[in-house]
Amino acid sequence: MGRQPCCDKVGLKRGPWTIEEDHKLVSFILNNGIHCWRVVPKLAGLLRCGKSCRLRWINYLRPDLKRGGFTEMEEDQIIQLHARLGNRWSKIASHFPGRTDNEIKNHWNTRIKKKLKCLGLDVVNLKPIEQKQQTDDNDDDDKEKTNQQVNVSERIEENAESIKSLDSETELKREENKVAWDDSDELLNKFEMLCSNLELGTWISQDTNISTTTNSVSSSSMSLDDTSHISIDESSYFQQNSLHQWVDNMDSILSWDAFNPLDQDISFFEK
DNA sequence: AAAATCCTCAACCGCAATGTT
DNA sequence: AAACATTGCGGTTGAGGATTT
Repeated sequence: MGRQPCCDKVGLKRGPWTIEEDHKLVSFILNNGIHCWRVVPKLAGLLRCGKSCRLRWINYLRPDLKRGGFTEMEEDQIIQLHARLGNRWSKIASHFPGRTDNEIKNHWNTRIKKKLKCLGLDVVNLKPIEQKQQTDDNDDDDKEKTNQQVNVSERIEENAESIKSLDSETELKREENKVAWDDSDELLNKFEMLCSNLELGTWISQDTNISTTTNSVSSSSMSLDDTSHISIDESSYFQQNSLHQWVDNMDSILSWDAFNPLDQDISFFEK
């Protein structure tokens, strides 16, 4: 026989996440790491399915997310990578630490596609789309557009070479820095480092029961088979005693944006 | 000021790949 | 080897904010 289904979806909450749900999920992951998404909502006290928790964490709560608009260079890279890889958003996203596939996909569909269309460039081969005969009145506009097409095409071509060389470099780095998501000790060590960099160690330690000196992590040995050993008391302890404090403090103390300057220090989050 | 329309992006869905029993 | 669970991916949707009429 196989395993139990991921969720029965009965009585589960859907739609936008509340701040409290976010806090519950973040605190649970800080406490326990990520081992099995199926059990996360149950143990974190969330009426969500594991899939929803995973998505929320990956696309919104991960502290290494780079928020804000895409730079022109990033856009050019996306265009170039899309020309090579097609709609393989996760592959494309792997070239942009801190960006999610969802974010890139959204950006492509809402902005880049439109931008290329405006410039009269084909989104697949990046060549100018054949246009019907124009009237003399539009000559100036056409010239301007052609110039822009050439500029964009050239810029993208230039980026293409650097992207190719980065590809092999990135692969190497990824192998070197690879951290298994289920290695919660490692994950939490990195989190601590991150927090200490931000001088937030105090509240993280209080709220997550992570010892900054002993590296003891309450449930680092958690696995599917020994979930019964996970101290539910700890998460409820957190919910009862610390969450309120966190809810009160978090938004004023910590904006996730504050993590952005630490991009280079948190490459360990890369998939 | 109100209504209509457009735009963005978080979240959901279903499927495929992979892992486990 | 087969059956099933879990995870990850890409397509799509829709709520809500922004802009235009």
